[in-house]
Amino acid sequence: MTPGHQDAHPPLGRAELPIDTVSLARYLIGKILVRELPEGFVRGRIVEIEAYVIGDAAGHAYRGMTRHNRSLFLERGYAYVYLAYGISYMLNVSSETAGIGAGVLIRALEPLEGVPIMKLNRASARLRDLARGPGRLTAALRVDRRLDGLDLCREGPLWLGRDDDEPGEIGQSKRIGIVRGADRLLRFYLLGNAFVSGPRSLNVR
DNA sequence: AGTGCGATTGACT
DNA sequence: GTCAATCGCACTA
Repeated sequence: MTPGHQDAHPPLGRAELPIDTVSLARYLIGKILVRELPEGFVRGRIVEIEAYVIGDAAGHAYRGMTRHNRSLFLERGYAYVYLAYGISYMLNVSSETAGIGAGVLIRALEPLEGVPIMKLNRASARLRDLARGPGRLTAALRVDRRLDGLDLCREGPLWLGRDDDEPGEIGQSKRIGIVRGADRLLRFYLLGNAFVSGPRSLNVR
């Protein structure tokens, strides 16, 4: 909680990020998402991620690059933020080499630091629900389109932080809330973690 | 210029 | 379990 505490979770180096989308999704489970706000730092452990792979009909890059989705075509480790249903912002990480459109969607965090700030950002919420869901976590961390295109591999308003602890066993399931490509097992989550979203039936081995 | 529709959430029966 | 809110974008014309 002291200033500088975020140095316990320095940014992941781009070189250590797997270049393949599915590998990156698995790699980011257990890593730390760090947000710097005027009031202080907010940190959470990534406990759930979905992969939107090359040529994926469910992915926003499927129909080619536009002004809206161009961040997906950056080399791995950049933020792609968009508004879903006119209500919730979704935070993705670009996941392939430059020019190839693919990404991973961060779907849930286990709050580690800055819980009071997160509660203020989300009108009334129990700890378990603060960042359990892709739209909830962006609200809790005050992430919106202004952060689109941000390099998440360096310190700044938002970055991916290192954590050397073993994350635990990773479960795999279908992705949530999509129609095309719905049968593919491209959702990854920490087994048994209470901060994972989705129905219980999806979260068992 | 108009239309349809989501990688969701929170409120409610 | 159901359902409305809300809006930027892709697509059609």
